[in-house]
Amino acid sequence: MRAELEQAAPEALKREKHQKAVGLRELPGDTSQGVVLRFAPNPNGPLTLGHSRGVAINSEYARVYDGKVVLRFDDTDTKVKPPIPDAYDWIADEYEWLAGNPADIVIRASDRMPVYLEHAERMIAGGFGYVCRCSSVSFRNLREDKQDCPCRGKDATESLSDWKAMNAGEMEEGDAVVRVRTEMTLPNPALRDWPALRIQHAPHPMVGDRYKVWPLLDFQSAIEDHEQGITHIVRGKDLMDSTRKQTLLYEHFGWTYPEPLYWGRVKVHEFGGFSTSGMRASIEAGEHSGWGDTRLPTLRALRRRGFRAQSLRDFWIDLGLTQKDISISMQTIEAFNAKRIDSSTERRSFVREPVILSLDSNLATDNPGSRISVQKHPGGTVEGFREWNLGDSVAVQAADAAVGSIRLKEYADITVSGESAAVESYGRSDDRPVVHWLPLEMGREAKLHRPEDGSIISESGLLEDFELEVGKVYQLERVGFAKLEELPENGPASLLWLHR
RNA sequence: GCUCGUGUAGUGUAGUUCGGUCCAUCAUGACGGACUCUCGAUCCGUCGACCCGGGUUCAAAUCCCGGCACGAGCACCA
Repeated sequence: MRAELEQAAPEALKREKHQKAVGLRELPGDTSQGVVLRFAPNPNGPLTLGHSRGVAINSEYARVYDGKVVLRFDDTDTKVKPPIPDAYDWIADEYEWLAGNPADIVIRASDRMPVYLEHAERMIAGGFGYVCRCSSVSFRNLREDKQDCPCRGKDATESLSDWKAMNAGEMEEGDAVVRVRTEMTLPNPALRDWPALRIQHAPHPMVGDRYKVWPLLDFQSAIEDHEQGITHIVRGKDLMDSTRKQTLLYEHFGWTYPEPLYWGRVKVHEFGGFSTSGMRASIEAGEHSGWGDTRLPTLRALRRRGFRAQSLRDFWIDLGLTQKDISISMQTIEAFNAKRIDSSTERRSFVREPVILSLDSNLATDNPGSRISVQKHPGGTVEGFREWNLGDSVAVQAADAAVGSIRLKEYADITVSGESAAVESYGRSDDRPVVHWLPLEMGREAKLHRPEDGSIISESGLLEDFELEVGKVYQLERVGFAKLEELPENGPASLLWLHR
């Protein structure tokens, strides 16, 4: 039997190991007519690491299917999570940075109010929505008991006149709400005559006090998804009931609901969750210096530290779409980034806690002269050399000097005694530890700022002063990756810690 | 309470649709080794998992039943 198989179909005998699937799984539903996705943040702050999943996944699907992404600002709340005017531009920029291209379409819910109000009126006139004047508590009790509220039985004309009063500003906040008519007996209490629009008199930062009635997310989003021809909605599974609510609304309008996909909640060990309002509060309380504070999980902070957009994309795409609630480590994201940048990142020497040693080279022969060349990257993946002018003094880290017998990388074997050191050999003579160092004249003062336990510690040292470029990430030998953020004429250069 | 969802190594993830190709994939991590004039990179190796209990079956991560755990929604927030 086996012999026969070997003859006929040798591949059938091979045990093939299962492979891990790469990339995102296929989108469900019909994708032949093109796909339209959307990313819909609230502009109440800049984008966080949490948002980056939405940008990465949606833009990647758009790339794979040659589709479009709508960037929609869900800014219909003026009280609880009010928009920050600057955040619209921040987010558009951050989207472009992360996705690698600008969003195909950008819209603001606050600019589209007439569309929502018109649909609300149609809904009320059609009898599948009504104005409810119950208080939120009393409605909550009725919903709990599966009982109709008194407003439910009103005819459309009465609701319509209430609707006009709401819009005219003749009702106070909390006096009325527009509900979508479902069934009060639905098993899922979340779906029973859910609220679609409410009164807000607080002025909107972008459109002022023109509107007195504003849609809630479930209604606004439902209408707009249909208006924009969204084919697939990728969102957190906390919004599963939104899908169910909106599907009921779509049935009233006779529309077809987009294909929904979900992801679970994500936490990062080092940061916890990603609450924009929480961060805003801590910034206002002075606990953080701003949205770009390197201790914050904002895209701005990550970008400032030197993370590549592609690394973040790699990470989220590798994670894929699962509904499991997960808690990941920054180490994993850092590994993706290190992989992306290592081969193209130049090396530099940064000596912390420097001690200055004067070199005595009387003993050694084969002195290489007054200059040495060190590769910009040890693997040669960055071409070129760092040229070091040598003098009589060198700087090494105190802890390294304390070892006594060390090798100055690429230069000389020395033995330290006090403030001087004897050069024993320029070639490598034994297996003594190799340390990073600097000729004194090649060093310029610098501070490396790194977050630790919620505060930022700054380590002073000497940074190799060779072709330094602000904004560039370097790998500090035996220290780790860091971005050069400032290079002032006077005073220490500023380095921001990236990762190992 | 009602409703919905999820449970695969330390952390994530593939496989679950159509049971056998799975002594369960890959990454990350830890540990060890090789190489390297970085504590980096590269290469090699080791460690480590199918939530629990029943059932069906020759065969269950996969199907069925029952538990348990965790998360979410039930906001006039998004």
